[in-house]
Amino acid sequence: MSLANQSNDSSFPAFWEELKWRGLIAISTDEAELAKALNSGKLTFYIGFDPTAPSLHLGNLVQLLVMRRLQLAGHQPIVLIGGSTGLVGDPRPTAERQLNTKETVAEWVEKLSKQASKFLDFSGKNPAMLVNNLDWTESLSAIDFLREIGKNFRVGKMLAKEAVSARLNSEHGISYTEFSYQILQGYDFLELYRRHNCTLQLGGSDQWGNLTSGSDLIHKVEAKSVHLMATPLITNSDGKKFGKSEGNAVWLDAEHTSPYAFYQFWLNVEDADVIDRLKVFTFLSKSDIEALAEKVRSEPQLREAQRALALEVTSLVHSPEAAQGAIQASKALFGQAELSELGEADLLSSLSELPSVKSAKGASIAQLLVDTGLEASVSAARRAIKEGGVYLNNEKITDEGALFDQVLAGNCAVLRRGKKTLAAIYLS
RNA sequence: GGCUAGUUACCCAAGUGGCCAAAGGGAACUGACUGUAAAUCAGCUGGCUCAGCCUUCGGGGGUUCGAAUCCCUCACUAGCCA
Repeated sequence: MSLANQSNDSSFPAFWEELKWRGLIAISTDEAELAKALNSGKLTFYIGFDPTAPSLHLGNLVQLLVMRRLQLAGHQPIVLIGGSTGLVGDPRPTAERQLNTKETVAEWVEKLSKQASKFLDFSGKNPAMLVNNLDWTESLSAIDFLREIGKNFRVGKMLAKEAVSARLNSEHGISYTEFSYQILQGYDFLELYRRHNCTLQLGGSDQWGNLTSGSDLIHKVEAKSVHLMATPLITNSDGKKFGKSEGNAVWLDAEHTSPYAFYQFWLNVEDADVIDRLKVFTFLSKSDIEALAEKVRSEPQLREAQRALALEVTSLVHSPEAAQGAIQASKALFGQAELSELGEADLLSSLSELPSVKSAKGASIAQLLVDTGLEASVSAARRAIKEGGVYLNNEKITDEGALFDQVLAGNCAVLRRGKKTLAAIYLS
């Protein structure tokens, strides 16, 4: 799915209606005003991403796709990477963040910038822009910050923000550093308003307090009302947070979550959630999605909606080629075919999607489970074998001390933990 | 600055000198069933050269044959006082 092929659904009377239908608006400033602004003319808007990890994840993808939809509707996106806010830390409801070093944050800024840029068009009439808030905060002295910006913030209001009050009410408390975060984010919006006439900030609904911090500041300093819009936190039908696979975040970077694993993640979305996911994470039209919804009702076991979702999102985030690779690998590795009957070429291309390790015959299976990342420790690996959950080339391993002794065509082997966690071993 | 309470494994939380690698719950993982589902049931969850050994109960030091448990100290958190 290249940028050129993406479009909003023209069957909606107005762009705003599509956003609502896709469930992308959890909360916003005056809806009528915002709808009017989005349905007519061009406005400049931004979303901030803090470098808290070397890759963006699915939660960020929601934002990136909303950005892209707004761009397709003719608006101009600014991607803000939080080089300075990432140094301070957005207060989490649970506990204080561990500060990362400046070098690490700078490195992550680079990675996230590159990653986020893939989803937007940097050419044309309303090209995207990429900014780093370190550009306007780094040179700011503490005194200037307190005099020029801090003066506009009332502590009472800051304390009332949910992110802060939650922490004050917890036994962890909050540091002055994280308490100040909302001021920095508010200042970003003001700066972007001044530099680029940016009049809309988007974010996740958990960011609402930080979003309002910016609009309040602009209102105070510039006597101008700006817009805010927050996307809902995506949750599964069972109420759990969406975007975790085996307890780990699903990353957009292929190094952290392979295209195969990424595809599998989407393929495994529950029936109850799949239509909502299609609305949020794909550019499929309303009529296409409604047709898939009907399929979920009539023939849930075929999982056509899940297949469409997995194909679309994997193509979008990685590439159509990567998606096809993941589909092929899924077919080959999920039981339809006997592994031993697979041709060498099919087998090797399927395995290329999996985490892999080189090994010689005679290595212990338990150790290979660890080396491939299928298990966290040798103890855990032994446990998995004892529980009957480990397979080499689809044959159950029963002995905890079993050795690697059997390869398929192409001198490779398939190691499996449980039903669907796979890795490749290549004979060295 | 003072006083009081607290810091236990992924999370919550019990344990107050040996029976503690540490109850219970949640969550994850594995198995059966199934649609590579959901629900349900069962198992399982520090590490290792695994009938044994090693490291863990905020950090460091000490008492003791023996400490998650007692003492000192440092850090952090909460509440109260100044």
